[in-house]
Amino acid sequence: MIDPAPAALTARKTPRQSRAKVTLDAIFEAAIQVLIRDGMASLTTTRVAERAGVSVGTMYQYFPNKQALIYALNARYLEALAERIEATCQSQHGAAINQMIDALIDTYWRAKTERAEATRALYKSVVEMDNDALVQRFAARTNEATRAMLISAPNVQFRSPDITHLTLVTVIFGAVRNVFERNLDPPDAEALRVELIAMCQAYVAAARL
Amino acid sequence: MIDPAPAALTARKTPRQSRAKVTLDAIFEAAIQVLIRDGMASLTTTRVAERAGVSVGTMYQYFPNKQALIYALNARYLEALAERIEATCQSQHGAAINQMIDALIDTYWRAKTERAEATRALYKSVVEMDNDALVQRFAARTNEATRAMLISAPNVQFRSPDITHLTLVTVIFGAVRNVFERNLDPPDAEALRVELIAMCQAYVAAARL
DNA sequence: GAATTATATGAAGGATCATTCAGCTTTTGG
DNA sequence: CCAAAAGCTGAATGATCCTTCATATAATTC
Repeated sequence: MIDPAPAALTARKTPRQSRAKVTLDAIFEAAIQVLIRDGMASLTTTRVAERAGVSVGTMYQYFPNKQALIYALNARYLEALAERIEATCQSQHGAAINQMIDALIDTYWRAKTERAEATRALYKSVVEMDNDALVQRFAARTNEATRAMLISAPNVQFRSPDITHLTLVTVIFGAVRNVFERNLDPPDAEALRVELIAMCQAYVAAARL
Repeated sequence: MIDPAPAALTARKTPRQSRAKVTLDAIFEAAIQVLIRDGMASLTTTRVAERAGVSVGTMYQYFPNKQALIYALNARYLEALAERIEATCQSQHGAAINQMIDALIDTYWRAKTERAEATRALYKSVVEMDNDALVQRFAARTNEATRAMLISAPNVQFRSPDITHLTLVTVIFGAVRNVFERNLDPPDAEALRVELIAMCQAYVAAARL
């Protein structure tokens, strides 16, 4: 079901010397900054290279084409995000269900807030690249983790655990993303975060056997 | 707060003869089909014109540039969507709160489902075009309508109506969009629709004074 | 310190595409 | 039926920008 990274999009070579690692990081960071400032439409290889302080040729040593750069950028981001979510799920294993919900929302929310602009810019670039596979892989990982967490809750039997889990995940991720895309002002956003937690908790209370 | 359509993106002229109306519709439909088939990245003016069965020049009679075409396409779609939501809100004015929620989710869900592929393709193109203004206008309209509906519910007093309203709208729209972007298979999607309604209803029950 | 390997350069090639415009056809109004 | 208006055409223009590669420099190895 879930495809690995297509050959056309994989890195050309991995850096062996430390200066090359620095270069690669600079390229990634430059790409993010260009995305934030100008958006995907005006992200050109030259502009990224310029901002990174290297020449275009250097970029092409590591990526076979522009798409591969964006792909790697998103893979990197989603990897980090998935790890954070997995960590939260593991740390909440066996906790009270209400606390799980609180922690999950908190983690996802925090991850989005920390570099809100970068997050928005990156999200747009995934959509534009049409890279469902990347997102699907991310979804599968987090699904696994959140599911394992939820069914470990003590003293809770759900009528249909899978559906309840799917609902929670879809609502939480969808709502949080919506908040950031609509760019609500901080007080509203904060109020909404609290309400979202309340809502999910009200839901699980009603979904119990 | 909310900007009107930028001059650079407004239509060049409106069709006077009926054959021109046909042409314009063909162009819009062609654009949608190209978006579905090839995505925004490979949507070229020539390709759209070809598919519409007209020449490029014709397109430029109605739109000053490619962006304006995509802009108009999205404006059209969001206009229709907003109208449907407003109609639902008006028809549910004064109804029981649980029924309102049901109706609102139903309307939005149905709108997304009817031409799911087109909806997805269009959504991607808005994101890509960076046209927040368009989306903001849509959000403002639906906000107005849903708010008016909710506060008309009899026998319901909320602790903080504005926050409850904001939460409901954000969660519903966010979750539904998430379902379609994740492309869940129909049985899961249908189960989720039912659960989402239950969740919102559980929430309003808990948010009452 | 010489040979090998890794990294970096950036001008030039070449492909793609948005956009124009001079001329043509169809419709309309009188 | 005819003049004016509306609509349509598509080759040509020009700009943008991805990608290559011949060459140069730096690091590593032995």
